[in-house]
Amino acid sequence: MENKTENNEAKILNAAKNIFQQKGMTGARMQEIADKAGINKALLHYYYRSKQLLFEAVFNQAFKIIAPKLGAVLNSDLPLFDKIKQFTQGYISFVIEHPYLPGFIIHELNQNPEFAQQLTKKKHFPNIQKFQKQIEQAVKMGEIKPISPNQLFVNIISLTVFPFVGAPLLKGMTNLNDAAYNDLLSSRKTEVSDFIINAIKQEK
Amino acid sequence: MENKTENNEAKILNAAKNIFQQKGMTGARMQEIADKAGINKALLHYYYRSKQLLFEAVFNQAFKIIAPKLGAVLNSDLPLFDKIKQFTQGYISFVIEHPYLPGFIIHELNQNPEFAQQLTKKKHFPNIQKFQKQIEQAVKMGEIKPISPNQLFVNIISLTVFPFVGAPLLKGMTNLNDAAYNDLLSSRKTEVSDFIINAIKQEK
DNA sequence: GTCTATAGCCAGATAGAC
DNA sequence: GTCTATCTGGCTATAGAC
Repeated sequence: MENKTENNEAKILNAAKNIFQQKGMTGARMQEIADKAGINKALLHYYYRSKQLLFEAVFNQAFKIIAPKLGAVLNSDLPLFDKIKQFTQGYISFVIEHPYLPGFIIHELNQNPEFAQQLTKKKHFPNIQKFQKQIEQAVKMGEIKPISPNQLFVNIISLTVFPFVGAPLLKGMTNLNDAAYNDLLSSRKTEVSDFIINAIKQEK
Repeated sequence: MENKTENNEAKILNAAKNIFQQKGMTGARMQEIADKAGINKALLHYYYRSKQLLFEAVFNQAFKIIAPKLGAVLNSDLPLFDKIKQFTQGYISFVIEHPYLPGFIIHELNQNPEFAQQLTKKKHFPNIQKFQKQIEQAVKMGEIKPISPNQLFVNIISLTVFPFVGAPLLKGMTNLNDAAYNDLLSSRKTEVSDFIINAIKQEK
């Protein structure tokens, strides 16, 4: 029966993840989550006490999945260009599997900016100092064109994440259907790093 | 008294714009909009009938403001590099004045994908065919490195828009305070186009 | 642990006086 | 046109049986 309990907790968290990520905290309904989990509302409250707490469980889990993935590559010992390649490829592949994740996190952080502050202090929050130093060094060595580490970092994240967050808009403007847009996203696994490296590499 | 009426309609729309853009359709409260407009709830319904209709008025107005701005530059007769410069500079300047606008539109489009479909057909929806042709041409002429027009377009929009949409996250990761982050955004008026042009220009 | 039934609240919408 | 008061429905949360 403990197995059953764990099953329910997992089923709820999974259903909640789906609904919250698609509709956001304010748009989600406990009834809908219960339906998706195949149980009733009372049980939701039995396991997670309140909508707010269930939401936080989902959000923290989402952040715990996505944040270390950011940090790991950036803090590795790879040369700069390899690091950029590995990061963009890995991240785009990952988000193709979890397309709602970035939009969800961004939207909820925009709703509760003070919530964002707290995250910064968590242990799994990505630290990019090493990456910033590496960029500075590469500029000094004349390996890449002069650029502020923060600007380059923002560019990398923007090129990687935005095509998912802004998918409906971009789909409309490029006039691509779903399949064609997914192809475009998939191509970006290599195209994004090519684009970035072309932008910064020092011509000989 | 007609003046008074128009004043109220405008005051409501303005208050609604603020609340909806910050909290989204599902997070917004009619009471809060009424308070911000300095009137009572009943009057909201008198002028706009329902929350849904008020929301649509706000959304359509937002889209009508932002969409032609996208299209105008892209359909001009400027040379490619000038066009990219003017577009990024103009857009970043504009969004600095309306920082919630892109996130609002993107989030609501993600909620109602069928809503996105309809937008495509509206007359003020930005048409990028001319821009796509121009990119193809520049590739053929050897003016820029080979790149798919859609990929380049997505890159331009990503670099321009995402730093606003993902501000809380990026602020946290770069460890910048509000003022410093705003400086970073402001610098992007010129930095983004430099970055893009470096990425695509053909080395001689 | 799991359910049904319901309490209690809150938000959108309307009635009706002025 | 503008207000106060109120209806109505829906949603979170809990009580209580099993």
